Amino acid sequence: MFKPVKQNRIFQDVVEQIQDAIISGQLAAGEKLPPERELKEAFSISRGTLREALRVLEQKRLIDIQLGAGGGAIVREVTPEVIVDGLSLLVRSQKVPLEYLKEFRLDIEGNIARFAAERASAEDVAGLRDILKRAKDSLDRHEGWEAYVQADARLHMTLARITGNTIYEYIQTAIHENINRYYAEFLEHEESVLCHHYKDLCEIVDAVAHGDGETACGKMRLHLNRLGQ
Amino acid sequence: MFKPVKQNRIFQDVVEQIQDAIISGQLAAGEKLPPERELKEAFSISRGTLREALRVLEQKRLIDIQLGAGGGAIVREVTPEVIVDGLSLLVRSQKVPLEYLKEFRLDIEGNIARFAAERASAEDVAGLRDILKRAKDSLDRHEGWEAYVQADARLHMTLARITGNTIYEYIQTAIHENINRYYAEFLEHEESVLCHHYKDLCEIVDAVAHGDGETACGKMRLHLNRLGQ
DNA sequence: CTATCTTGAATGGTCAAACCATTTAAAGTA
DNA sequence: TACTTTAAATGGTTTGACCATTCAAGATAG
Repeated sequence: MFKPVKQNRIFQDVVEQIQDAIISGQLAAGEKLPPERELKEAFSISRGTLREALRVLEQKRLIDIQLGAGGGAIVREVTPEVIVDGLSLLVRSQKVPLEYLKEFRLDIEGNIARFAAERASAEDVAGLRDILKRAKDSLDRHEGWEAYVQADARLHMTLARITGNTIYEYIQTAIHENINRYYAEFLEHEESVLCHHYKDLCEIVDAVAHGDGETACGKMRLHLNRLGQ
Repeated sequence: MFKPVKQNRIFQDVVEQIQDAIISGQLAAGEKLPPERELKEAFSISRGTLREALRVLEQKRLIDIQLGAGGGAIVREVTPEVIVDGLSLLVRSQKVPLEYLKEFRLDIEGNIARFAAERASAEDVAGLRDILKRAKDSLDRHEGWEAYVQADARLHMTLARITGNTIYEYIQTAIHENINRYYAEFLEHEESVLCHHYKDLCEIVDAVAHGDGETACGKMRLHLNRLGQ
């Protein structure tokens, strides 16, 4: 029911004060905190303790530290990026079985495809087609799989952006960055496989172009499932 | 293409060394790091710098610090919890519009319901029914909405656990903890509303009991949509 | 007067040594 | 044996100093 209370640590209190100020908007993004030697006076603490607090805030991506004269702690924009770190850690430490990750990805990317289909503008579709064209070029010219994989990644990310929901965008980034560590070693890079892969992408984009969310979702899930051996 | 390189900061290097040791398994969960005064010698750095590194590792939930003799930094189990912080931050700072969060939740919980239906054992279903019973009791006895809301939360979390996929479990925790800040103020607590709400839950559990993933998913999405007015 | 160079001040990064607060375990005592 | 006392271990904090980087004002050269 209750969580054990950690003993009072001064730097923790400082972290909370500054964090609350940022979250509540009292400290706006871009604003600069006073230099350490002033802040330590304001809080009536030592510089070392203040710096421990700043390290935590920096790790939380709430502030950036700039060096030199006129430098100091600058309040960052709170972006959905903050969830990337955690997921990366989980995957890198292999505490999340590949199966879980694949399952989760299937869910996320399926819905991304659905929403993208429902919301894509004409320009969005044109952008997707452009990416497809580049992927096909790299296939036709036998430029190797690296160029193709890069185009593939761009397509997935673009779909996420089209949804307009940044949560999807950044969670997908985290998944992509990490799941590839598993796949990179096992993926077949034969041209026939890539061609099949490319056809999948074309079908997905077609569904998006037609605004057919259900089909886009289904095709995406099929596509991802095929990758998983 | 490339990210700007931060100037070398010693504590950053220490963080990476220890983190890599943990992720790679060289440092197992539960293991204790040497005391600060020894570690600082091992790294050939000052204690203050070492402590800044420890603060970062602690914030990342990679280590716990214990006070007193025999205390020190203890390697934590890397759990999916690490993603909770980021999401909480996003929501609390209102950088993620409620619409995005609701959309994301619909996706996540829908699939949770589906997987739960496909994977629930007899005991799991019995547990769900038990929670339902308690929810109904609190309704019948007019114990107020607080007891009911608690049972509701337990049901959702139990479904997530039944999926067996911890990513769902913890992401849902993060969403739940935060989305309720929005809802708590607006939710109708009239009995008629709660009764309707309860019937939804029953239908979902029924679908789970029948192993009907598609229905469970649909009912859950309908249920959540109804909440979001 | 302008452009470049020099210099010094501001500021974060690091180090060192000391003391405090908490916890554990050993030693002492009833 | 059981309780109390004490000392050591260890994280938490303070102070003061010095280094490294950056920026801007002033000096210098053209």
